[in-house]
Amino acid sequence: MHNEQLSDAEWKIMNAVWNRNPACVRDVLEEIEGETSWAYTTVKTMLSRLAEKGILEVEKRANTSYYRPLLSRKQARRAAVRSLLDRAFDGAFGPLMAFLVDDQKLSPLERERLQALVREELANDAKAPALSVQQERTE
Amino acid sequence: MHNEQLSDAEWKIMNAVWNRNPACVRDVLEEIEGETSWAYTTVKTMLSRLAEKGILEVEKRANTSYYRPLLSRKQARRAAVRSLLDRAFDGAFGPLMAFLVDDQKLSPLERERLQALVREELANDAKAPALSVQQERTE
DNA sequence: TAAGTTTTGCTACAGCTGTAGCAACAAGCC
DNA sequence: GGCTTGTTGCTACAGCTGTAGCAAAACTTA
Repeated sequence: MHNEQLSDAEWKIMNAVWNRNPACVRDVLEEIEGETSWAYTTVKTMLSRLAEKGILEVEKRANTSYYRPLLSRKQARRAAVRSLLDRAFDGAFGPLMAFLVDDQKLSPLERERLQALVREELANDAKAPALSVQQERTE
Repeated sequence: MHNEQLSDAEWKIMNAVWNRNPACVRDVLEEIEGETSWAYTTVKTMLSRLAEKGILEVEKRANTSYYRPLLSRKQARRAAVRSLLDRAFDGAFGPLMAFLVDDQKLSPLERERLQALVREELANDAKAPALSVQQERTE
């Protein structure tokens, strides 16, 4: 349904909207202040375009528009990961994992974290079947 | 040095060039045939632009240009992963791993593969120190 | 060496992206 | 009921992306 790939700037905006749900232009500006110094109108344009694309819905409360995600963070992440997989790793999961696991540029901390995480996951695994379906809101 | 983010089409081209190194337009066309049906000139334009950007170097042998990567597949992958991390996972490694490991949409096969892979990695780990530096060619 | 085949260099062009200005309108304050 | 301040809708515009055509140059082959 939502097959859109978010651009860099769109991710920034969407991250802000997911954090405050709903969000008006002012909210987004606050949320991303520090990371960027976009003009009010820039953010407004982005939000409108995202709404046009059907990624946000608009609700107007007394002259001010509030935007609400129609695409969950999880869905967006999934799409982004799939896209990375397809472009850069032959569409296969294994090579990505292999890359992540042995990329020398990961900090030792990251490696450790990964290992801990995976150890834990493997332990949990017996209890939590891989295929349970879970309903998902737009965060 | 090479901070370029490759676009979708650029990844297709680059994958072909990495596979045959060096590659001329004809080679790339062969390599990607099936995936796309780009015109000869389209591929030519892409290659030229990539060369302009300093991602490929050109060597001319009797009227035909051969392109050779100046950016390794590994470097490109690293950049792509970093970029995904930054856009979509707060720049942090943990959330990405967590996402990958428990995303319900992974096929059982992929989960299994991941688990096997990680098990193996963890086993190897004692022998292979995380910080060894390894020189890298442009594949 | 003329004709045919490839490759190149240049040009084009629509759509998307990042970035924002401006004028008009709404809402609250005094 | 104006003035001030925030918000909206429209417009703009340069640069990048995907896609390719075309003519000229280079190479091949008879």
